[in-house]
Amino acid sequence: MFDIRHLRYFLAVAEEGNVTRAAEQLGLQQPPLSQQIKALEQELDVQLFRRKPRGMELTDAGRALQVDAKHILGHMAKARAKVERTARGEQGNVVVGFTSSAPFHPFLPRLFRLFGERFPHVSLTLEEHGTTELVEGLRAETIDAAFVRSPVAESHGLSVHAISIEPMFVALPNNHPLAPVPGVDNFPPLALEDLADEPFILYRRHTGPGFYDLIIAACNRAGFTPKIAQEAPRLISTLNLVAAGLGVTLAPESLRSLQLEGVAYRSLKSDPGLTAPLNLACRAVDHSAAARRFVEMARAEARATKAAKEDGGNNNA
Amino acid sequence: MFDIRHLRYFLAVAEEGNVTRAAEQLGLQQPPLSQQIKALEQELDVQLFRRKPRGMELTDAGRALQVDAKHILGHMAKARAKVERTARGEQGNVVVGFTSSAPFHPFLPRLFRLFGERFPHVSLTLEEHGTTELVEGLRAETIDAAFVRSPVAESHGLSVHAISIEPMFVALPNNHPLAPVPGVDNFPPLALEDLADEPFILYRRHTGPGFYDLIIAACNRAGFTPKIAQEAPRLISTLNLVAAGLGVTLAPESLRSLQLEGVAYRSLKSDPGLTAPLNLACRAVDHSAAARRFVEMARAEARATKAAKEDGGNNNA
DNA sequence: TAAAAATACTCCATAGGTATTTTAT
DNA sequence: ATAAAATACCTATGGAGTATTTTTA
Repeated sequence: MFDIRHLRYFLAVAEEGNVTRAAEQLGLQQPPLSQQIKALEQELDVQLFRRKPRGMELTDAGRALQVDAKHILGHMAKARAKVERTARGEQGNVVVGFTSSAPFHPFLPRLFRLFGERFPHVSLTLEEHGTTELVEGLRAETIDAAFVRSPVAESHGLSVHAISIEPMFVALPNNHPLAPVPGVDNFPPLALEDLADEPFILYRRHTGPGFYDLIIAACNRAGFTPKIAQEAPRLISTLNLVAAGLGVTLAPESLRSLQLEGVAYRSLKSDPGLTAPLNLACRAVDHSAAARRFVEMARAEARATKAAKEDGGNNNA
Repeated sequence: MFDIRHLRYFLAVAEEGNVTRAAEQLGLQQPPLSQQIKALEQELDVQLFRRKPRGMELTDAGRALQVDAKHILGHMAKARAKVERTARGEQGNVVVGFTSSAPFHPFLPRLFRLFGERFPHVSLTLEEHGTTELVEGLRAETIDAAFVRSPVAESHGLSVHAISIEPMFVALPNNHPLAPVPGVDNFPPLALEDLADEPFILYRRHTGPGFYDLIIAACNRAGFTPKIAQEAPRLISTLNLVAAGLGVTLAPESLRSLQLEGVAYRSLKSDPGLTAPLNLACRAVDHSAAARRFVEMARAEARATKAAKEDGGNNNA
């Protein structure tokens, strides 16, 4: 009843112009092939071939079908290949979410480039959101993987992979007494308690509590409760507010690459509790194969980066 | 083995999200449908659905297939419709040949317009050639139907249909003694013997002997052998040569609509042997359905035209 | 006469039906 | 407990094989 087999048989006969040879080519006998051709003609109620004593000749209707038959068979093959690629995670789309600060970390652009090279049939959709929305998006399956700063709880079907851990630095207004003097190097790292009396500008807690709480906790350990001058909706915005002289803030190392007018940077005395993690969160189950590929590659690349860094350290030592 | 039935079943389940309802919709029972879906998944070696306690949910691979499956099924339906239209002569291409003088006959543009309206899926390919090439083209099946002037022999598998019979007129150089004086009406028809001493310009015999021989024969009947000044490769060219003052010629009525600079027209005394037929030739067998439609319509339209003319004559009388 | 397609029949693989069990909430 | 899918088994349609006849240049 007009299925793919009919089209395959029809095409073979059309191209050979001869049922016997076509049957041979298809690996069957002449009579069943003749029958199938006849059945197809009856099904369509159309004469597809003119029977000549030395073979079969396409009618106009047959020629019309020949074109479409080729396309349809080609389309079937393509569809099949696409399904198989999709199942292997080599085709599809991955929605990658991230918080505002993540894309400044060199890991992200590198990973996006590598992934695009390795999986050219997979498109990446990039979306910036607050951590809270990212987690909701993961749950709602509108996002496949999300780069977040705070250590998202692994509960509720999410799994979290550590990508990188960065030290933090202090951002001060240019004209602040603690700011390094331009041209003079070698300012020693600040201790957190030096900032006890400064107004703090922090990333808004409800957009992503992890980062906020991390800083508060560190300050508490240093013996003071920071005075919150302002909360900002994006991590970069905190730097803008610093530039405006409204206070000081702490930010992950990779944001130092932003050379903002009016902002001075100083390192912090290292504190193992005060570091900015970069994590990749995803659903523990239910992810598409392409998303799985993405997370796999991210983890592998994170491991490779870490190994290279440690190796580099060893070589220097 | 990945045929159309699989795709139809797959789509039904994908859209219903439920094997039982999909089976109902397809007019079969649930178990065989479950089996076919499973067989498809095994054939492709891909998981297409996630089995949930309240139905089936597409995987990413399934979603990828869904898109293609729709296209393929649509393409199948279209192919089927196209084949059927082609067989009915409602789709395809008809190569229509004609000699240089034919398109000046109002029948041709009218027929082309009507045919285009009635058979919008049939394209017409128009080709101008000499009668000899047209007949060769019909034989070689590079042309499906040809408008010719001369009465082509019906032999050799060609059939010929009379479309119209036109009177002939005389074309003279402007300054010729027999030319009608501008502004003065009512010049009587010329007799052919009045042209006995004039140099004749004729359509080249080897391009289409019928027309040439027709004129020679008429002259002979009128008691003279025409002096051939020149032969021209197209019927219009003969008028151009008349304009250049090289001689006189005879042409079918419909060419009078060309108002050529330097050419004067006079009617001829009616001579039943000296008329310009317009014929449509085609292969007696082996024509495509679309070509058959074209010839049918041409004949019907010719009959209608003739009837209208005779009817008009009766009304006037 | 000969090459190719059509016909007649036989067989079996498999699509589809019925009855039942398994699964996951 | 329930809705839905999976499994087991049976039936029969029709695709494919073998042997033979028909067709037409």
